[in-house]
Amino acid sequence: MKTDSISTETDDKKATKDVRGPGRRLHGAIAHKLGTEILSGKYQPGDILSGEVAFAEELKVSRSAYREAIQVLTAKGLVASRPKAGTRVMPRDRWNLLDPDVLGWAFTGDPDVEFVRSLFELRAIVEPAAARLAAQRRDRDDLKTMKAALADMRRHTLTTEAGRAADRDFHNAILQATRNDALMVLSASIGAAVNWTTQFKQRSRALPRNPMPDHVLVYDAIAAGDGEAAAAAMNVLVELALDDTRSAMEE
Amino acid sequence: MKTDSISTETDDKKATKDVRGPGRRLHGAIAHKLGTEILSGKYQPGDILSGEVAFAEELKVSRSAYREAIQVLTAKGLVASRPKAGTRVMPRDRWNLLDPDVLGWAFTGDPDVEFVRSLFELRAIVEPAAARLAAQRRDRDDLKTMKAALADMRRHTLTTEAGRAADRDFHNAILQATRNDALMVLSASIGAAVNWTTQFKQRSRALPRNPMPDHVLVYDAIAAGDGEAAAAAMNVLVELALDDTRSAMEE
DNA sequence: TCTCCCTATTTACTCCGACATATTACGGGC
DNA sequence: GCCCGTAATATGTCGGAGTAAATAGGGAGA
Repeated sequence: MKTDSISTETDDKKATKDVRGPGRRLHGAIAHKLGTEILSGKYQPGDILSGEVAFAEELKVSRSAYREAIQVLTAKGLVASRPKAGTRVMPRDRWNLLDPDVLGWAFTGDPDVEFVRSLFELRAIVEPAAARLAAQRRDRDDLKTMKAALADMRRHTLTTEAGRAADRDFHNAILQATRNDALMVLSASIGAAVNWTTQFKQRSRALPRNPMPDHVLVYDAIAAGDGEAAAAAMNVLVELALDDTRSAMEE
Repeated sequence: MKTDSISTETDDKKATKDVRGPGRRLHGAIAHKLGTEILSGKYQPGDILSGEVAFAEELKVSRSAYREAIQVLTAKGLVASRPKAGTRVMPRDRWNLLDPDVLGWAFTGDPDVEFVRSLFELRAIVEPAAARLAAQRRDRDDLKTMKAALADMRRHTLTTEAGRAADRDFHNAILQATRNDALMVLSASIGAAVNWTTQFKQRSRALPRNPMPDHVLVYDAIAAGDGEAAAAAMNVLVELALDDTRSAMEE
């Protein structure tokens, strides 16, 4: 994707390079910038983002764009603004940490090890339970989807993007089989964040071992309808992933 | 933690016919209106919210207000808009169902029984695990907070608002003791939604039984550091709540 | 003189409407 | 059937009027 050049060449005096990083829209880019700055701790809870006009001028954007960015952050619980008191950063426990965007912002730059630990812990709670439910409720179609994903995983290894996509498909199929919407969206969010971490795991070193047999174990248990076995096998899987990520992060 | 409640109510004494029902700001009210309409199924995924200007005119608000409302909905994954193609409602699996606002919108009007079930199921997975972790990691202060909440619960019964607040405090203290941020925010979201349901449980009928002994069991197990017992006791608690809500919803 | 309350000012967000721009879907021309 | 021009529509920008709220100042009572 090419980041197209600046739109307004009428005014060349802005030496500041264009803010639009990963966001496609202008306010999206601003929200991304401010969001990462808040998540990284540059702005602490209770801090004040002084001045709509001042900030808009500093970023060389119009007040409207800045305002819409603030709306996005407000919607995610990161900030709140009141007529006279300016825009304050909310305390951490009001943040919407499971929001995919917030999760993404939390993982740009330095990933807070403590938070990563809590995420994996949550995953270790949820995913085995999901596997247990899936074993009880899966139908033939679910199994077929899982099997296909498994085949894809075997064909492309986990070092390729296609292989990781197949891994995601496998887990998604399990979630689908739980017939639980809340579980699905939660695991999807966590999974996306975890995938973010696996990216620099893969960047730092090749995958140490082949996780395929463990995946097959999960599938077999689900196919057999054995909830406890499925939960146990999935537990092994997430512990494995945790080990890998932990060793990758300790460098 | 003294949850200072920011003024959520606006005096509607002015007889202006504007849309702001439960809303704080104008765009907040619009987001609320559109959000509930999407959640209730009035707008199906794939539907198009035709025309920025047309919509703004129909609602008797300016384009800015409508635009900012759309930003909020976009931030929560409910809609996405592209030039020329209008603003489309996203498929359900892109929705941010754990967002507190979205959760609230889902419970205005008719609560989808299937979704409520999935929420309680998730709660039945997460809360016992949280109790287990709390039993392993709690310190003296955590126990003191739980004990105080328990005392408050005994003083005011669960039929009063103060009593329900004490119940929330008790659960929050447990979450706090897990030392897991992700777990905390997740359970907080779910708890808020569940509390919404308990409101019409309480509205439809008085609470059938006194849940205090079960709460004490959870506390004792956590105080003793027995993770398994804590998980089991908490499991009893959520099953009880599920039964109550189920019977209340079947009327 | 000190304290408290009430009022006024200032400040910053909120909302508005119009203008300019860019991107995309649609349809006509080859 | 493919390509390209046009029209439609969302996006970004701007400045101003309106409004709510925090702070400062003044007046009254002790």
